[in-house]
Amino acid sequence: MGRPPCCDKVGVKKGPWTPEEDIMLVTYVQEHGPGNWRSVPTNTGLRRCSKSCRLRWTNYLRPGIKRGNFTDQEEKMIIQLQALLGNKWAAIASYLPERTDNDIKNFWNTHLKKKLKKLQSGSSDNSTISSTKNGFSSSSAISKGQWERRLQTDIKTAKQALQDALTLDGSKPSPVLPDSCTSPDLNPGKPGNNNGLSSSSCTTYASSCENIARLLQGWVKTPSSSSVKSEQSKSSSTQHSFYNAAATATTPADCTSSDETPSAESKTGIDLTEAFESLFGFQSLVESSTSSEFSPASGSPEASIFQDESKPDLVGVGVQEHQNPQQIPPFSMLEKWLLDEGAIQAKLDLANFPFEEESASLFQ
DNA sequence: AACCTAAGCAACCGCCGATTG
DNA sequence: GCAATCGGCGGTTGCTTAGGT
Repeated sequence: MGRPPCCDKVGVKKGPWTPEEDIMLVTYVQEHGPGNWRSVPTNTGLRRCSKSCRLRWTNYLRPGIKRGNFTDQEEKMIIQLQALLGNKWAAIASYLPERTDNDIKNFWNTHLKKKLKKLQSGSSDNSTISSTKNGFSSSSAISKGQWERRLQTDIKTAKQALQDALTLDGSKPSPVLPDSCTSPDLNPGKPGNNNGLSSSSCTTYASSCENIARLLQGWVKTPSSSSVKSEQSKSSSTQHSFYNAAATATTPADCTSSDETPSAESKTGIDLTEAFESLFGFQSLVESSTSSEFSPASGSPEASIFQDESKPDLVGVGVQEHQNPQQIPPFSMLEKWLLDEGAIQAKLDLANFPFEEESASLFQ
């Protein structure tokens, strides 16, 4: 026989999450770490499916998530990557550490698709986004070639590095991980890897409370509407309010708690972040959330944890598992190049050139 | 002010590969 | 080895809000 069911489908709550549920979930994850989702509903008392819990954590509560408007750079990166990878949102999201695949998918479906359509139907000449697989020309073989060659080289290097790393590692789950704030769960999808996970003393999840605080910020902000609505409607307005609040931040720096906390305080009269800080006993909140640049590999251990947690793979390009912090992820070479701010302009230039679908074959 | 429509987002659904008993 | 479940992913739906008439 197989494993027992994670949760009975009867009595499972659906619909928008309430702040109370969020708090329960964050508290649980803070104590036990992400993963082993099937035990979450039973251990927390949440009447949610394990899948729902995972999704909620991954898409909203996980620290380091940036919400709101996509920057031009992000937009172009998405366009590039979508042209290369297709609708592999998880893979694309791995290059945008602060964005979730769901967010990127929504953004693509609601904004970029339309934008591309418009541009294609309008002027297909000098558009900066004419590089999708739907609208390429053959005028820029050089740049495309450069792009492909570079990708190929990076992928080869990454694969080699991965092999080396695995050889050195002895293909054993790393028991030598630093005790705190070093990814305890590099493979979150595998419950077995979470065994022995002891992150309760780690402040890794600290910025979860920041996320919750932001959620509550919107929630507190809209008491009048919520008071007359059902719980679900209330929660829904919460999420939208939260989004609207966060949408004002268009750069990573804008998403830092140092920027948002005062805002929350000024609007609600309550320092919610502080409240959560005391609630969970979190520390170093500001530091934990200000490292939200495009540099997951070089960021804080926390950043790497949460990147690994939800963006574990890049279509087999060579994401490592069980590495220690000194062993830079092999695929970060490719990633670094893609995310290297110094090269952003060059990449944006590349975005102006068409790609052919064959590029996608590089990843297969 | 009321109604209608479109846009945007959060969450769910279903499938697939991996894992476990 | 088999069957059942888990976790992850992409597609889709449904609800809320904003904008227009």
